[in-house]
Amino acid sequence: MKHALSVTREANFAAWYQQVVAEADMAEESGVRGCMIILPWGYGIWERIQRLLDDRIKASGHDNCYFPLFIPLSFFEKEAQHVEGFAKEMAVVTHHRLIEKDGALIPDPAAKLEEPLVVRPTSETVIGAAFSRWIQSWRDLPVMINQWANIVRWEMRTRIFLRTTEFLWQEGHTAHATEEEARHETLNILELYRSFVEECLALPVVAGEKPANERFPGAVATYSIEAMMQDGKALQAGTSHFLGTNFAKAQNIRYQDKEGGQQLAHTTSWGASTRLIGGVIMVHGDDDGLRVPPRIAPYQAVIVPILRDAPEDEAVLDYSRELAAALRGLTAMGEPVRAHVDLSAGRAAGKRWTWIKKGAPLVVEVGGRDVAAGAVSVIRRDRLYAEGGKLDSRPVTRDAFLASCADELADIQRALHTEARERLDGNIDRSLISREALEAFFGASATPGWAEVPWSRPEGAALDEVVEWLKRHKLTLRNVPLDAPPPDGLCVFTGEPAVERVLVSRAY
RNA sequence: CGGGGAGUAGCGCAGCCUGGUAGCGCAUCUGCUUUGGGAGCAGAGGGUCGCAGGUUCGAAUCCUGUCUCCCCGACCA
Repeated sequence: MKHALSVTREANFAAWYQQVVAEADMAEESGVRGCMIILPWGYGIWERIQRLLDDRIKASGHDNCYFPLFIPLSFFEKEAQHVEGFAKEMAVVTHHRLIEKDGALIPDPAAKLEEPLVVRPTSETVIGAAFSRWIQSWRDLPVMINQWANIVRWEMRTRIFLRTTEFLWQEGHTAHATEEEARHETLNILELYRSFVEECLALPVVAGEKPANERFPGAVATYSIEAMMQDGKALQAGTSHFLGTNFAKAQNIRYQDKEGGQQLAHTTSWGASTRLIGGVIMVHGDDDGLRVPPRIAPYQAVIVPILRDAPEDEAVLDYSRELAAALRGLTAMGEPVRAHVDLSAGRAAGKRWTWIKKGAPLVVEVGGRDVAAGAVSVIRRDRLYAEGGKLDSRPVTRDAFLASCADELADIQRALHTEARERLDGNIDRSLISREALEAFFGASATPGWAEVPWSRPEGAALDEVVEWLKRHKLTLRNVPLDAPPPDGLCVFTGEPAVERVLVSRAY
């Protein structure tokens, strides 16, 4: 069977990923280290993610706002662990003017900033400073806000969508009167992320708490959702942090309670980024390119008119436009169907493969024969090939297609999720009981999947030793699944009685 | 940030070792023939060889520096 891409997942997963990004017109390099140009198809997917996630964030009681891109350097000095975590990767603005010298532009020494400004690597500090002013009384709580923003982290090694110097995300920040309420918020958001990526991105994930070594700098507890890529590696797809009173202490976020006493607020923060797009590619992509889940597809049905430079072309175009209008009048998964007629120059066969590689859920071909017969030819992206390896372009009457389209889109959404869910469930081994068994498991194949093992929740030096050992084997602790069965026996790493179970895997 | 590889037309590459007027395929443009599984033929256009220095009569080619990308580490959403 001939596929649209020249590299298969099996042959070279990393090269395949990059080819999908390029061939599906998702993004391209910009010439600036680690920074990408997100192209219309990739950005359209991000806009769908934004809209669906934003609706849920708002529905759960949060309001959007916007904080500055620049954060005074001194803001980071207030929380020791936080600055330690981010110091190595911060972009810093030190001047506000350039002058010409020897034909080159250089920062004007006379225009040096009094205090350097950091390009935000995350906004806890600047939002905390605002919280400190906003929050005076128990009546001011809770504060629950979110912002959509760009972030800069000067990572050593970048990978398009997965780890870029600049990325787009939403970051939620809340402050609460009690620890209990803040912990509830942290877990509510974790569940919001879990249901969002499962329902909208069709990404099955495991939600759980991060071990201490993987905590966000300054957090008391960090939770994540972890998705399994087709090469068996884990991708952290969203995080939710309970910050306790760490940031409240550092930034003086206090309120007067009903009894007149001064109390520290309990804060949370949580984020999900354009990395999700990388996850969609690596979970749903195949050897013909991307497969976009219908709920986040910029176009769900793309109509490709088959034109022959003949007078009857006009009838094909009219038929196509009318079909698109009819599709837009339908409702699929609670929203109007997003239909598009590809009127670009080019041959039908080329357009067909363009949309297959981009992963449009339905590609609808309309030619003169279809117009005459009142029919269309439908390609479902999740089932490209029929028995025998032929492209499955299914002729169906126009009316039957309109009648089934909404259900079909929902079915594609479901099918992609089911396929990914089966892969995740089928590739978590829960039987390993020793370090040797772990070594054997992860050494056995190129795509071993994950292991869920008994865990005694070591801390300090004992945890460091485990992390060191894992690092030598290119392994990481992902999270302690919230819904894992109770542990039995001894911790695989420490030999002490297990108190919970932890996921171990290779990771992005 | 360390080790390795790479940067030549929109894309993919050859040329470099051994310095002497820039090549190939795809794509693009024009024409004709085609047209429901990525069309064929003919012709044409398009590149200060990543950037900056240096060596030389002469540099894509040799030397130095630098930027960007890919792979492997260390770092991380």
